[in-house]
Amino acid sequence: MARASTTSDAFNAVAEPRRRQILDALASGEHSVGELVEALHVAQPVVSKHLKVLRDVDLVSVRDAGRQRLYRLNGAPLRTIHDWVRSYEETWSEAFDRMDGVLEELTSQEDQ
Amino acid sequence: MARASTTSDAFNAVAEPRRRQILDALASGEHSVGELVEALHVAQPVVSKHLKVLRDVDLVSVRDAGRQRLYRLNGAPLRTIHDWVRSYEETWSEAFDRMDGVLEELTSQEDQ
DNA sequence: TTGACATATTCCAATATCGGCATGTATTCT
DNA sequence: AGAATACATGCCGATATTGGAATATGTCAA
Repeated sequence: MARASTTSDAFNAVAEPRRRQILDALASGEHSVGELVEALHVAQPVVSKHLKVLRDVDLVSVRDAGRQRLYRLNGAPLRTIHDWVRSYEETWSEAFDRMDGVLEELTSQEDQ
Repeated sequence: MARASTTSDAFNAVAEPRRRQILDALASGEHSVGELVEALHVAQPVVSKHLKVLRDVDLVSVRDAGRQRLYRLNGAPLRTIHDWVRSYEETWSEAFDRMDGVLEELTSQEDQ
């Protein structure tokens, strides 16, 4: 028995480059599926499927407008990712690096 | 011919829950594979495989220490994710919400 | 050298994912 | 009503991913 971990969360949704492209496109505002198809230069079903994944994790919301469906970005679920990544910020941030330097200095003074 | 997009980047590496667990465990400092196995309660080959993925995207570094290998976190690649997600912060941030409110107010005054 | 220990790698089965294609469904237009 | 438009969904094939089991590799200890 092998088990693949199916995690349909924001992390997973955003791991796919095309889905990030879609979110990037929606950053400028509401867009129809057709507009996204044109922007991404891919087939329409491909876009619709990725939009479904984004809907499932609530990264986008839809609104019916005649025969088109207008998608709108909802960044809220990204906060989870933001918060998680941010807890590692000290690993790369220069500000934290400088603070580490100060701390080391203090520590070495303590040792004397 | 169908093509699955194999993107071995930080986004992808971090999309896997167990790999986030490993990074979380390494946040407390250097750890051996055995320690990670114990912490995650999974089989050793599983940990080794995930560590390989993390190595490939440079999220961890290794150091030989006798017959064990000590892994250390390297958060630098997370910066890419941080920066991308951060550009959406206005979508959820209360500070930005308040700013939007002010802008709307100004706009409505303009309209008069 | 032999054996125990720590980790990596390989092979395998189950399942997930992605794109292409065809089709279904709803809406508008004539 | 019938045709056209806009989008969603289902099916399929190719490939990717994951965990399990076995095995390979490397290191230390007796």
